[in-house]
Amino acid sequence: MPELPEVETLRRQLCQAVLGFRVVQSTVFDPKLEGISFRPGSRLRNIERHGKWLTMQFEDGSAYRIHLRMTGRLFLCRQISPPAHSRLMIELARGRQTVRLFLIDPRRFATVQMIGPGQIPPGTDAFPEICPENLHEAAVRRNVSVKSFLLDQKTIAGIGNIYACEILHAAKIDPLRKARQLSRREWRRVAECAPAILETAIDCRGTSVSDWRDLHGEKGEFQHRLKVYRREGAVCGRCGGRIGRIRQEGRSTFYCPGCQKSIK
DNA sequence: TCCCATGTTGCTAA
DNA sequence: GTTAGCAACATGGG
Repeated sequence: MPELPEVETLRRQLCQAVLGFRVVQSTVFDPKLEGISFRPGSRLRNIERHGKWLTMQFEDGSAYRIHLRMTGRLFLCRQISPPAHSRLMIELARGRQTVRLFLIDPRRFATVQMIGPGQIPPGTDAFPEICPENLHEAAVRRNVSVKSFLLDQKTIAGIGNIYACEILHAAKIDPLRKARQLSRREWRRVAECAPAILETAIDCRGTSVSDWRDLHGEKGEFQHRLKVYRREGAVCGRCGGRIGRIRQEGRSTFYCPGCQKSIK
């Protein structure tokens, strides 16, 4: 479940910890990642994020794009022995300091690819701001629910199931509404609520509802601030109604039928 | 034991 | 072109 706030947390922590470090060696444990190798001696120049994608750029021009999908994690430590479900290890050093970056991923959906310069995935990043006019314009041609629309990375990149539910609740929008039916005013509410929620979640180092951990193995804190996600049956803090749960396109949606209605 | 659900995305087929 | 459904995989719960 790493979504934008979780990936941004990793980006910031990696910048803090290993920018300027050089690759000592790398080891692939999972045959699915066969062929991925990091050139020894290359220096980590920059780490960027676009949506849920993380890109590590080295001074020799090489760049690697990582997507954690469902259960992927990055774990930075000194230990040599790979933790359970390790798929890749990069040993990095600066001076006498040596650290190891593990890609851990029980379900093995995460992807790592070498990319050339300027290859940016589609979609406008949802952080730090969203243009409401762009949302409205992109939505008018879409016959999908607003929930599905927010999850579609080709329009707005970075929002997953947890934050889509939270954003729609904050913006008081019924997740069942069609994206094309939202007014400009409603899109403005989405464009205001989304970056605020994402920023708070980043400050909390993400949402640890199940197995999310940050770069150093610590839980995030945003799970304590969720208003609807996984709160089925609880009382809505805004209207006193009951949080409900429905299925949309095969995925759970949590929302408050009391205050997420079609009324503008 | 079996069946179902779980955060994501990309491919296939309607 | 758009959209629904499923596969990729492992784990935990009923």
